[in-house]
Amino acid sequence: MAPVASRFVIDQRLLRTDLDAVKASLSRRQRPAILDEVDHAARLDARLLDIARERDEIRAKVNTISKEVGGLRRDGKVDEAEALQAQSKEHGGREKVLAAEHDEVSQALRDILLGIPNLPSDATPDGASDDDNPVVIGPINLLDDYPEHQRVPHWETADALGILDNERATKISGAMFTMQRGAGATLARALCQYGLDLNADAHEEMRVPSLVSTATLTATGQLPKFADDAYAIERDDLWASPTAEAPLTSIYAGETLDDTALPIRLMAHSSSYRREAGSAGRDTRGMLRAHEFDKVELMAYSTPEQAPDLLDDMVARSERAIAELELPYRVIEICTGDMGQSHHRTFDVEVYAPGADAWLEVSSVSWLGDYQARRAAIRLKRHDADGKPIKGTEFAHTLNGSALAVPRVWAAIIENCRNEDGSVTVPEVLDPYMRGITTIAPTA
RNA sequence: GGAGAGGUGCCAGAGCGGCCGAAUGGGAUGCCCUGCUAAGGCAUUGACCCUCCGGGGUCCGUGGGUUCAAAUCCCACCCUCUCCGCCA
Repeated sequence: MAPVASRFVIDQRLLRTDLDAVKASLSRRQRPAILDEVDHAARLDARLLDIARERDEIRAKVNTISKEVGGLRRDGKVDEAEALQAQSKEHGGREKVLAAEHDEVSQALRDILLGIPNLPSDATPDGASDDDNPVVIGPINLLDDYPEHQRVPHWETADALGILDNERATKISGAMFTMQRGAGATLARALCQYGLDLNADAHEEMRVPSLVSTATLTATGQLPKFADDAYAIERDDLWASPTAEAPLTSIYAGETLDDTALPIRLMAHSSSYRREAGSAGRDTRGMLRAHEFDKVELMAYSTPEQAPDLLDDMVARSERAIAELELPYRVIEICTGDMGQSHHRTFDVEVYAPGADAWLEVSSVSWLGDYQARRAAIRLKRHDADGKPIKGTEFAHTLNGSALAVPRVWAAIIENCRNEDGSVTVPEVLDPYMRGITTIAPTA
């Protein structure tokens, strides 16, 4: 199947029919520069329409004339045909100029539209930064006071237990790569299996490619704006996927989905690759931030009507993964000023790490509206009550979220489950995956 | 990586530079006929954009070119299949 060029971003028609509403909605993201871009886009869009109208008129003339020429030639009326041909050629010249202009303007418009973020949901709380993100669930399992033996950073504990060897990971690949060994590696793998098993009741397991095309990363919104955050393999025009969200969302790119088949719910365990440009030197110790990490991602394609319930369900699933590990956590909702470019509404699950004394983001669950579906050209075909297809299509909605991001949960377990003697008790729900290891103690 | 074949509508599959948005068959849907599930007849059956709602434009893998006119000719690229090579 040919790669699908992304053609749509936010609904271009809204720029014409309801520009003020678009600007009112986007102003809630509290970044004034966006509004200027919207205005610019609206101007270009209006110009584009004018050009297209004129170009189409000329094309209509050329089409008509060409048909006449064909008829005349068949009848052997060569002179008349040639006169018409000359006329058509003139039109052709003007058409070419207009077509070039159209291409130029539409490219410019596309470039701007690709950078304009999604409209926030009406339900998304207003706010300027992460300080304004309200806590909507919890804190749960949080102790009033943490004993000394839990106030140890996970990298110190892991080092003592011999389950983390970042020094050698650095030797192999460079700074900010991690390597778990022994029971640490087993624990990391166990978390993946646990995350998958927990959601297998509703989500189909996929094993997706780790290297993805430019079109794929553009569809989910990583490109063109955040190219510096991803690893590029230029020789082959591929990118190391920064999240399984990208390949999962492009599975149905360019396809039209029946509403009767929705929702489609998928999940994938994958490695994720991030350059962390701009974060060099931050969280360099332990497992909090790395260029490569594993996670289990949930993803859903839905109708607009199904999306809100699916969002709730996916947040509940992310929450449950942490709750059953008996880790302290809370769920926050992301406010308009802090929400990612593609997102319509977002919830984060955060786990408390007593050693680092910090809330760590371990999951982010988002409803994307039709933002990604437009970019990826994922259409929705509706059917009436009798099951007959309704003429025309619209765009599907997409949702995604991490069911379980390994490194930070791993770190939270090492810190929260540390015993006085320095060993770590593995949460019970991981028993089926730990090959009999219930406690991680020093091997020496 | 090398050699060959091919990419057309929901599927299969034809297509001479103009009468091709596209034959034909299948499928699906509707109606008719037939006293039952068989057979038959007729009709409908893609999407996108613009619209002064009359209509106009675009799409035959993708991008470019030639031409008054391109599914059809030329160039590049992508993808699929078969064989060989190489491998996990």
